[in-house]
Order: sequence, then C-alpha cells, then structure tokens
Amino acid sequence: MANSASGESIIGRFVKIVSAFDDRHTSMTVAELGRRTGLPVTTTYRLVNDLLRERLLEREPGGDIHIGTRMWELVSRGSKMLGLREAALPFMEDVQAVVQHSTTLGILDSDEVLYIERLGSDKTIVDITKIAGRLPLHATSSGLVLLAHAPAAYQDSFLARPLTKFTETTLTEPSLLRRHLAEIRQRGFAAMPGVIVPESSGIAVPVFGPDNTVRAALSVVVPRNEENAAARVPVLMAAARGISRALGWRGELKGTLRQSH
Amino acid sequence: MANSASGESIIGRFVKIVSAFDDRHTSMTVAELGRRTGLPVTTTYRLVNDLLRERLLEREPGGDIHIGTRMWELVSRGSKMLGLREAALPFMEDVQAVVQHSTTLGILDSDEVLYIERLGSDKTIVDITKIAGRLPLHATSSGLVLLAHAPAAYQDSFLARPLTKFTETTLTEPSLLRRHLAEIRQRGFAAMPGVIVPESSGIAVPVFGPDNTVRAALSVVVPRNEENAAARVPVLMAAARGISRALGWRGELKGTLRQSH
DNA sequence: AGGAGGATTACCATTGAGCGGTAATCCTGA
DNA sequence: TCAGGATTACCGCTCAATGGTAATCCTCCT
Repeated sequence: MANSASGESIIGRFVKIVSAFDDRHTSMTVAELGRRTGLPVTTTYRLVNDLLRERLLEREPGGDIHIGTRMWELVSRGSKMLGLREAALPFMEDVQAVVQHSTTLGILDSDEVLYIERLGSDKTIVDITKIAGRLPLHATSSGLVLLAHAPAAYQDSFLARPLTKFTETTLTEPSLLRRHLAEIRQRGFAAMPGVIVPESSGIAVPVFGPDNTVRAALSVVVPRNEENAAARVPVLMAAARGISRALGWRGELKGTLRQSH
Repeated sequence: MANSASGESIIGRFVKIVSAFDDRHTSMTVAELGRRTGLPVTTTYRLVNDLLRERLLEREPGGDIHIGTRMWELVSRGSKMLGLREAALPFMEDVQAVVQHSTTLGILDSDEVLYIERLGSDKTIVDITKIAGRLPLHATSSGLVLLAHAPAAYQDSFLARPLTKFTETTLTEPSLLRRHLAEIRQRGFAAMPGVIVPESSGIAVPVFGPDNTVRAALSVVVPRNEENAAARVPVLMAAARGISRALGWRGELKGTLRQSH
C-alpha cells in the first residue's frame, strides 16, 4: 500500500480527510482541507473530486465542501450502532421522562467511552457528553461500568498506565480503582459525584448482549447536590434490562454462567 | 482513475463495500462480502485488510467483519446531520411527549426523503419510517413538504417522471400534485391520510435554515381514524419554529424576501 | 480419523492510476 | 484595477494496486 511519497495509502488519506471535519468544522474550502490534512495541494483536489463524484463529500453553493449525506446514510445504515440505538431509544425515552436530566448511552472503544446516543440536553447542569464524543474511562460513571465488566487482561493494561486526575474525587490509584470496580460489579451500578466536572454527578448501569457480555452503559447526569441520587438507580436498571432484552439477552444464564473476569 | 480491469476507483470500491452492509446485514464474512460486491476475491481481501488496519472495518471474534466504530464516529462527528439532529431533538422530545406517536425528521436527498431522526416507535400503528431509511417524496407528508418548498426547476423535473400509486389516496397526477403543493406552501403543513400505508396518516411541517430555505421536514404519524389529526398541527409548527431558530433562522425576512419558487 | 467444501492467505508478473510538481486561470474583496 | 488566495489544467514518472493461480487453514460431517 501507499503510492505516495510519504508512504500513505489512499484509505489512510481518506481517513485524514474525513477526520479533518468535526462538530466545530463541518465545512471548509478544499485548500483549507489540504492545509488541515497536510496533503499536497494537487493530491487533495484530486482526491476530493473523486469523493465528490461518489457523493461521499458534497459541495455547497459557496464552494465549501462537507461530508456527504450519502456517506452518513451508508455508514449509519450499515453500522451496528443503529441497532443498538434502536433498541435503546424507547427505554431511554422512558428514563428521560422520569429523571428529566440528560440520559446517555456509551460504549467502550479505544480505551475511552464513546457516546452513541443522548437525550435531553439540560442546560441547567453541566454535562460535557456529546454524541460521537469521547471521555476517559476512569473519570465517568459510564466508563467505570464498562471497565468494570471488561476482561481482566484489559483492566490490567488499562490500570497500568498513568491516569489523569480531573477533580478531587477522580480515582487514579490502581488499587483503589480495582476495589471500586469490584464494588460496581457487585452493586450493579456506578455512581460518581463530580468525577470530571465538580457540579454534576453521573449514575451508570450496564447493558448486556445475548452472550451476556456488556455491550454498553446507560447513564444519567444529575446535579451533584441532589439529595438521593441513588434513588435513580432502579429506574436505570429496569431500563437497562429492557434494552438488554431487546438485544436478545435472556437474563443471567444460571447454568452456563461465564465470567468475564 | 481506476487501476482495476473493470475501471473502478478505489473510492468506488470502498463505496461498494460499505454499501454491502445494511440494517439486515450488519456483519458478514469477507468471502460473502466479495460475493455481494462482485469484486475479485483477492482484491476484496486486500481492501478489507487495508480498511481493518485503519479501523474503518472491524473483525469480530467469529471472523465476520462489520463497519467499524471509528467509521461511525468520524462520519457522525463531522457530518452536518449531527448539528441538525442536536438542534431538533429537544423539540422533537416535546412533540413526542404531547402527541405520543412517532415523530420523525427528514431531509430531501436524491429525490427521496431521508429520515435522519425518529422518536417513539409506536408499535400500535403502522409506521415504516426508519432512521437512515428512504421513502418517495410524493407519497409521504414529509416528502410533500420538502417538495413543496424545493426550487421550481426541481419540482418540474420531479413531476415529469412517472410516480408510483401506493394507495387510493396517493396523488400521482402532476397537475393535482402541483395544486396540492401550492396548498401546502400556503397552509404551512402537509396532512396525508394513508399515502403509503392505508391505516396511518402523516402530518408534516417545514423547518427553515438561516437563509430561509427549507432544511428539513418535521412530522408525526398518527392512526388514520383519529378524529381531528389537524389538531396536531399547531404543536408541530411551534416545534418546527423552535428548531429553525436553533439553526439560526430569524423569522421570515420581511425586507429581502427571497422566493424559492 | 479422514475428507469435502468453503474461507483465507501467499505468491507474483504486469501496468496504469495515483502522484505531485509547475503554471495557468478563476474568483473575490479592497 | 490589482493582489492574493482558491481552483483547475497539464504531464512524465513510478510503484501500489491488481487479480489470477495455488497453497493453506478451518469446520463440519461421516
């Protein structure tokens, strides 16, 4: 692979181009795209034109380009995210209706929580989760739930590296974290007051797939000063079980119980 | 472009590969992917491996591959769909809370309505809209709204081709449709009883962008036998204005009113 | 154990698609 | 009118991509 002087494949360059767009920069001129990606000018134009031809990119009246509707459609339709989302949404709506604060669904990807769905952006409390946004595992309730149910080998390697301490309550000490993860597995939920942002706290529970492994974490963000945040747990758990069942989960398998840790 | 014997570019093949996945087939073996795309075996394997390397595709334990989380993330984050969705969701939740049936948001793409968001899949009524799914313009309330506010030239070319008659009430006669579109523009909403599915009817209103053009259609699907479906219109309209404003729309421009038809 | 059938990888000669430089042209605002 | 950036046009070089054949792996089934 790599026809280029720099040794990159077209696929690699495609990724560079798509990556140049984010929620802050959804459209830009081709020249600017070239600058952002660092690709040679001519190459950028040629590649962009190829992508325009396939409708993976689109040119707007002003001349700026943006990610094409076709690309969004193809990826959304073929991705497993949609299935998960479809299964989760009705239950998330229920949670949202009762809890009133923002409800999110996150998965484990590349050592971080990737939020794939979110309902109810409540401006009154601080909530930095965004759809298609990422946050560190050890500093979010969703992340802790996902980490707690990940394979032991994975936990080990994750806990081996240095962890950023965002606020006073962020746990970074491996041994303390381990104990906390065990607790999360046992209680079935994670409740973290102000782990990233001091003013808000998150509560998260696991969502299971047919093979009884954890697929996602369902969580709500509430103001930290709320009296008994733990009262939210049953609602979340019920919803998570509903989602799990919609995914094909059949309750905890009594006979062939398989531990992931 | 096209190094291949068949004269396809890599980008084209990339599209073929991604297109091979849909909501019914979210994962498959590489060999099957080759069959579905019609690409030469070796080529399929090489390309898939390149894509796996970039994490645009992912291999699951069984060996099957599926669209990668990275791909979903990159496209979602960079796409304008997210912005539209973020703006619309809070209002859609409100509509959903009041109307109780399913609420959808659709845009015009490739002569069809592409649904980009949907809340409340009510199993009690028939509703064939899916996220990232498509339906014909002339047979859905959303589509009619979008068509009604499209440029005149576009309407002409669209109405020039033969239109499928799905049920008794589907309008296919160009002149009748034109009159109906005018009516929709004037009243500000489209209400179609059983245009695709006889048992349900849809109501849709336009969502405007900063330049006062129509960006999307907000709609609800209700049972056809509901007494006064038209009573839903004000709620929808209020929500649509809210979304429009969130997109930067500043009310109908009195001075420099620009007609799109 | 053996073997059939599919999935996957290894190998390799051929070639044209991608590459990226330079230069011309278009566009926009001052 | 002019300046500076964005975009397109042109072009020779070359190696990455191609896709055939064949070997290997893997999974059931008998």
